[in-house]
Amino acid sequence: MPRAGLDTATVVAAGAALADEVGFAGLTMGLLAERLGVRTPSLYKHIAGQEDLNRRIAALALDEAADAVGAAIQGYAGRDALAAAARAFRGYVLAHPGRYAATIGVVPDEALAEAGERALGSFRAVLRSYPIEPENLDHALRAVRSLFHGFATLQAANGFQWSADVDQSFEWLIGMADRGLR
Amino acid sequence: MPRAGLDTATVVAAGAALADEVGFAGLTMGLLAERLGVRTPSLYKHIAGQEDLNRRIAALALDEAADAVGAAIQGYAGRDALAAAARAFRGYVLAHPGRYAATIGVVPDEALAEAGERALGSFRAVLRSYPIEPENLDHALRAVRSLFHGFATLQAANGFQWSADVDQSFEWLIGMADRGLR
DNA sequence: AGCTTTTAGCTAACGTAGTTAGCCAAGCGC
DNA sequence: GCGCTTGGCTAACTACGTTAGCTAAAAGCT
Repeated sequence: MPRAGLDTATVVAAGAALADEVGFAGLTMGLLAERLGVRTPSLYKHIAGQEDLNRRIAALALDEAADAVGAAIQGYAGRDALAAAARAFRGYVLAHPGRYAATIGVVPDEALAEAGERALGSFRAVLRSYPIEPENLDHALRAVRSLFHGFATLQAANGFQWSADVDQSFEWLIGMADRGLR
Repeated sequence: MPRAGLDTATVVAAGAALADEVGFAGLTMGLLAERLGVRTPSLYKHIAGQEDLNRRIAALALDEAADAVGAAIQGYAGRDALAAAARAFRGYVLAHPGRYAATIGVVPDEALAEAGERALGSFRAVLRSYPIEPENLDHALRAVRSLFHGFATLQAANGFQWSADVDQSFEWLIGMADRGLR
């Protein structure tokens, strides 16, 4: 029996990809093992269990989202930066719904908190170009995060029932946030 | 063997209460049956399965949240109405985190969509006292919903790591929304 | 009241998923 | 070549959701 040559990063990456395909709820140890050409118990040589896998996928998603947002805001300020960040974030979540779903409902962790902090850094940079008193920066950051997180998760869960165009709604939302931050 | 006298409403109510206690993820058929003094398969006489139970709990939560918000905004308009609605909604979610978690990630349903529409009605009433063009009302509604939903779920999931006071953040968020809606 | 029908509870059993224990060979360092 | 580490395996167990089929409690009818 030749070895598959797996390691933790490979397993986590495959898990994230599989979550995007079949939905986070459909991500199962057996399915992931099959995808990797291995039997289920072999996965435990690389991850501690499903909870551990979820946390690692969530950390990966936060890192990737932070990278996407950070790259998108380069060279912009004010409303342009806010819009770029918002679109990049939403784009990431829609492109990787399974991965991002892992960040919801997972019990926070040392490594996960660190990844979350990095993700917030990109948004903090955006807020610096708004006239916000320093003592309110954390409040503004939480508000912006809530807004984008809420929109992305609602859309990913098909939470918007009625007819109005979702892309238009998102652009309107960016305008609202811009006004609210001044 | 005397009968327990259950019906669908009782089972759903007990499920919702249990979800608030042990968390939505910890809500299990066996635990619910035990709580009701009955064996697990007996639950299937009243609900079609776990998915059905989840949807019914979600609908209950949306109905209750709609009632709470609707009652809170009576007699208010503008920023006062927005603040009252926001605080009532957040208060409900924090008091019933398990129930509310059932509304996330559940595949929408005829009855559930109806309950969601009712919940949105209360927020729509708030927005009517803002100067928003009719064609933008749905966009504003989605934005406000995203904002409050995002904040409530992030806090419920312990998503706010760092130090700033969460109540203060929420009040700041209300101010931001008020400015953004004008 | 007595008889019939419905139905809410039960036990038994099955499928699926996560996990652990323990074995064995692949591949590495000497 | 030799031994150690380790990544794969099979077997087995637990927990949970679900279905089938039985029985007795309640409800309805005459």
